Amino acid sequence: MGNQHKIPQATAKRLPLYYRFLNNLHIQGKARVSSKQLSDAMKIDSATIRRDFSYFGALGKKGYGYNVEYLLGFFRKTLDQDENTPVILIGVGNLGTAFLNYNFTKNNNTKIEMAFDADHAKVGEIIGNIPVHHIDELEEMMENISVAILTVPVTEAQGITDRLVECGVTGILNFTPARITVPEHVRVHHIDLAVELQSLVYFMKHYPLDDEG
Amino acid sequence: MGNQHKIPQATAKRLPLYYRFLNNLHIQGKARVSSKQLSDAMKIDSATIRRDFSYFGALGKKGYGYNVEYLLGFFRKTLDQDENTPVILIGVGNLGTAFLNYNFTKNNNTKIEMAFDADHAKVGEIIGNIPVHHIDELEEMMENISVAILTVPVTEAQGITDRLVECGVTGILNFTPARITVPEHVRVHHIDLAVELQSLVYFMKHYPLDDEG
DNA sequence: TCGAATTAGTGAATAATTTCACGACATTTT
DNA sequence: AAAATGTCGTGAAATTATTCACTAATTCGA
Repeated sequence: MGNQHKIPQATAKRLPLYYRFLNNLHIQGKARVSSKQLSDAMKIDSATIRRDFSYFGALGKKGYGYNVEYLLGFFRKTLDQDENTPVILIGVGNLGTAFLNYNFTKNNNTKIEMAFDADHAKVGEIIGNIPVHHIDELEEMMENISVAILTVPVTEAQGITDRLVECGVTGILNFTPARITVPEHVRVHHIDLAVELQSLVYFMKHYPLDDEG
Repeated sequence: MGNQHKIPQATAKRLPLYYRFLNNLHIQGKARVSSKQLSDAMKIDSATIRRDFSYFGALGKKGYGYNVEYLLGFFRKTLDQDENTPVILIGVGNLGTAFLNYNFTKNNNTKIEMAFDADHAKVGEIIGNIPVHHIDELEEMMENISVAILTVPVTEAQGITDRLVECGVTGILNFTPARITVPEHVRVHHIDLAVELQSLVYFMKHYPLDDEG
């Protein structure tokens, strides 16, 4: 719910990762796991993992480790895995299509409800079970959806963003290179594929071997 | 080139972003820019920007700001924009195709030279000017390429990784959810689309309005 | 049952990053 | 030419994040 706050942001960013790992362990039938094992598998320092978990209380048992099922159940609640968050996607290009085909609902509390595109040829298609509407219908189709994935050409980014905000969207996962401008109450996370690639190359050249970025 | 080190990693991660912004300003014909203007456009605190730039020396002028052309030229050298880094891509699904169609060579020092896939139907195609080969030919085709983009199904991730490392790859941009294991000298950057979406939703729920993540 | 081994939780130290706030200098205005 | 304004560069403070290293609890093996 609101903010039981004071979980560090760095920790919050790792939670979905922890969740998925625990889920995998559970599927594999593992009953217990230690911070050391998690550390090896996820490449995160074991002290960091223990510290992260400790923000939620004493979840493990000394000399034993963590009970996978218990921990998983705990994270499920913490991450609100029980209620599904509806999401829309704007821009059904290759990247958008990748998202539509990706079955998020498995292991995930999000579900892409519908997609929009400006290309009439795409309208009416159903991709990964998700219908594609024309962008002109955005305002009339949208109801109570607060999260949007933005995979449109960079030139359209700000314009579409303004319309999304107008429709009540308060969270945007932005894959365009544009640093979009939004009101205070709207959260934007940027993922810039070109920057990521360039960043990797820079790190390879200037930070020879060892630590993980 | 090795390490003129001591540029903080956080700064290094922002460099490609700075570069692209300056490039845009240059294209728009702007001659000067202040840290305040950059701050507004990129949503990064102006003091952080000045601090970042200062690691490279005194690049600006008091009371004036920064000369766009000079700064751009400086970053071009710093980011080795002049030499092109060849890259290969493994896995020509929707996400992989998005990369192939993305024209990285524009504004970028990287170029995807070839792609590989296990599906014979895709072999021989040319997507975004990049030829698709069969994954079996990986070892014989690869020569002197040190960077790979991994957009394969999660089940293939570790196996392909091992082969890439064997071929001399030292940097991998991993889009699979697998936390792949590599030797010490290989750098891996993970981008996990499901985690990013889930993370956005978590932040929306637990960190009400204001700061950017 | 006992001793050795394991492992969580955490105070304290360290490291990394961001932000404040101000002096110095350049530009612009009058 | 002087005053007002703008803006960088940076020491210092604040904040955030990671890691060390130890204690106490538990498990495991014989």
